[in-house]
Amino acid sequence: MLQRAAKQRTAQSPATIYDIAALAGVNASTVSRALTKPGRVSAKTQKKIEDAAAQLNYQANPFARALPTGKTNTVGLIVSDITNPAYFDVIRGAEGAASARDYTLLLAESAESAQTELLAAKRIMTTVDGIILASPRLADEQIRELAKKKPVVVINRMVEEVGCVVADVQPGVTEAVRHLATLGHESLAYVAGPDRSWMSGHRWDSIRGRCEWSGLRVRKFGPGTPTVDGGREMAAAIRESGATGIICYNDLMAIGLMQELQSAGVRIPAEFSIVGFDNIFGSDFTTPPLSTVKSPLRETGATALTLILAELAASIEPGRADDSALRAEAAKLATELVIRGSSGQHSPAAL
Amino acid sequence: MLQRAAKQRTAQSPATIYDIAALAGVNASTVSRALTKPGRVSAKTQKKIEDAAAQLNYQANPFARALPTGKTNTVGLIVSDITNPAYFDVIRGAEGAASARDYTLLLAESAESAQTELLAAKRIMTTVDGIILASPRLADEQIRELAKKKPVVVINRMVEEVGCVVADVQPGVTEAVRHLATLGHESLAYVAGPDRSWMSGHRWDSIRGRCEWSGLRVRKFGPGTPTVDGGREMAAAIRESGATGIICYNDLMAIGLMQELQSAGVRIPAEFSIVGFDNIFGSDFTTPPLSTVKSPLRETGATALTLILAELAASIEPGRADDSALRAEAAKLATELVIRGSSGQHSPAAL
DNA sequence: CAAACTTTGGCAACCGGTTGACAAAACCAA
DNA sequence: TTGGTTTTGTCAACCGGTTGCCAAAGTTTG
Repeated sequence: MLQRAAKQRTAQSPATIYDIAALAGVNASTVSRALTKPGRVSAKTQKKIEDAAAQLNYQANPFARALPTGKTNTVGLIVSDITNPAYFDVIRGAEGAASARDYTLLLAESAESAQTELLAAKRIMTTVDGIILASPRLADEQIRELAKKKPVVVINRMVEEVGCVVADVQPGVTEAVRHLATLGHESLAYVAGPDRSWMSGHRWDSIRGRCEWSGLRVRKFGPGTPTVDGGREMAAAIRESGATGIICYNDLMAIGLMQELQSAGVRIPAEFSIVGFDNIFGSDFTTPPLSTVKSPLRETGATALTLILAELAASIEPGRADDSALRAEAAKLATELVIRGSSGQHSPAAL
Repeated sequence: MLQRAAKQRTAQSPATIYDIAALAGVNASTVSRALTKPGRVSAKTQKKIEDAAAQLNYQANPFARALPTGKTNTVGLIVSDITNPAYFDVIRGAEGAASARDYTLLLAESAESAQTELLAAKRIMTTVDGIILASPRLADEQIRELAKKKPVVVINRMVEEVGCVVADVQPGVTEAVRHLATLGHESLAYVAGPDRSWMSGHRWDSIRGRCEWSGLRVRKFGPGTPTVDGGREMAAAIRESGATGIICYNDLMAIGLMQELQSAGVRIPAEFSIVGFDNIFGSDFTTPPLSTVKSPLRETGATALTLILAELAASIEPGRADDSALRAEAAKLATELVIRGSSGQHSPAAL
C-alpha cells in the first residue's frame, strides 16, 4: 500500500500486459504470445496488440519475465581490479558485444582478493545468465563449482572443463625475445606479477621456453604487485641482477620499473631495454614510449561474451555443438610486439 | 519442461523458501519473515529456519523478491564513453560504494550519443532502483522525464529538479589561471570539448570569469572531440592564435594537443604552457608530465551512488529530508591544480 | 454441406518470493 | 481459572509475466 502510494507519487505505474489486453480486447496470454512468439497469433490481433502496446508505452517487466523463465538477459563481469587500465578494454569489448545483442553487463570487482571474488560471484550468480571472470584469483576447483550452476567463461587463464579466452602469447613473446636478442641483450629478466595470476606464470613459461630455445640466459624476479608501484619496487633487484633485457608481467609494472630506474639516473634504453605486456592506454605516453606485447583486450572481452551466449544457446538447444567455430575465433586472438622507444641497442659503454 | 530438465542437467535447482519451510517444519511465509523482518519471529523458530537455510545453501531469488517489492538492489550507471579513462575512477567509486552496501552496479555506455543514451536508460530503467548518468548528452527535459520514474543522479552537470554531483571547478580554475599568469602568459586559450557537454561550457564560463577578473585575454577554441585525437586537431589553430597559456577541456585533449605541438617542433613548456582537466591515469607519464586541474572523480562516483540511495530511502520514508548532509558532502568535492612539467616559465626568446 | 484439420485465443497454473488479515498459541495479571 | 494482551504462525492474494492444455473459430477437402 505504502509502496503503491509511493510508486504513484513518483510515477504512474508502468503498463502491463493486462493493460494492453484490456485495451486491445484480448486475453493477457494472447498479448504475451503476440509479443514473444512470432507467428503464434493472427496478423490482425498482432497489430491491435502492438498498437496498444505502443500507445501505452509498454515495456516488459524483466523480473516478471525472469521469474518463470530464469533468463535475465544479463551477463556478469568480474574483474580483479577496476583500477587496472588493461581491463578498460576488456570491459569495453564485453559491453559492446552485450548491448549489440540486447544484453546488459553487470560489473563487479574482486579487489585482487579470492574471497571477495567468490562473494561477488555468488551475489550476482542468481541475477545473471552467465559470468565472465577476468583474471580470476579463485582456485580452479572453485571456478568449476561456479560453472556447474551457470555458464562461466574465464579470461586470461586456462581452467579445464570451463570456457576460456586466452590470447596466444607465443607470437608476441617470440618477437619480444628475438627483438631483445637482436639488440644485443644476452641476459634477460622477467618481472613476475602475483603468484595467484595464472597469466603471469603462463607468460613466464613462454618466455623461458623461448629463451632456452635461443640460448639466452633469463631469470625471474618477483612475485610482485601488478601495479606501477609494484614495478618500482623491483628496480633495485633488476639493477643488481646483471640482466639488461627486461620483460615485465604487464605495462603498469614496466612503467613503474622504468620510472624508478630513470629517477636513479639509469638511461633507457641504452642501459636497459624494457618491454611490457598489454599495450594499455598511456603506455605510449612515457618517455621513452613503452615497447610492449600487445594483447587484443577488447576482442578478448567481446569473445568471452560471445562464448557465454553460445553456451547459453547450447544448453537450451543441446544439438548444435558449434564450439569449434568459437574456438577458432578465440584462436585468432594473437599477441604481437609493439616496438617503441623503451627497447633499443644495448650500449652501456656510451655512458 | 525442457527448461526444467536443462536446469537439472547443469545444476540442482536452488533451494526456495518452501524447501526451507518443509525442512524446518513451518510455513513458507514464516520463513520469509524470519529472513527479512528481524524480530517478527520467535528466536527459536528463527534459529531453526536459519539452520535449515544454511544447510540448503539458500540464496533468495532476486527476481521473485523484486517482483512484488519493485526493489532490485541494483543501480545503473551510464557513461558517455567507456574508453575515456576519466570515467574509470567514477565507475570505481560508484562500484565501491555500491558493493559496500550490498548493491550491484549495472554498467552501460552511450557512445557519446543522446539517442543511444536514452535507449540504454530505458532498457535498464526497469531493472534498477536508480540511475546515475555520467556526463549525459540528453536534454534537461529528457533527464527530468527519466527522473519522474526512478531516482536519477547526474554527474558533471547541473539539471534542475534532479540530483547532481558536480565538483566545484572554481578553486582549481582560479589556481590554474593564476598559475599561468604568474608564468608570464598574457593571452590564454580554452580548448573546448563537445557542445553537448555541459561541463565543457561550465569550465569555460569559470575560466573566462577568472580571466576577466585578472585582466587576462582569453579565447575559446572548439568545440572538439574530447579525445587525444580531438586535441591533436586543435594544435594548428592554437599555434596560430597567439595564445600561449592553454587550458584544455580534459586531459585527453591536452595530451593530444601537446603531442601534436611537440611533433611540430614546439617546445613545451617554453613556448606554450598546457593545463588539462581531470588528472586521469597516465597524465603524469607524458613528457613533460601534464599539469592538470584534478577532479575528485572517484569521490564523485561514490557520492552519486550515495545520493541515489538517499533518494530511495527518502521515497520510502518521506519524513527525513537529510539532503542537506549530502549536499554538504557533495560540496566538499573541490578541484585543485596539480602542477607538473607541461606548464612553466614563458620563454619563447630562449629559442 | 459435413467431416477433418488447422489456427487462434482463453483459461488457469506456475515461477518464488512478500504481506495484510486473521486465528491460534503463549503469556500475563488479577 | 478467567479474561485480556501480545506474540507467533498460517492462509491466501498478489507482483507480471509464460505456457500447456483445450475449445472455439476458421479453413480445407471430399
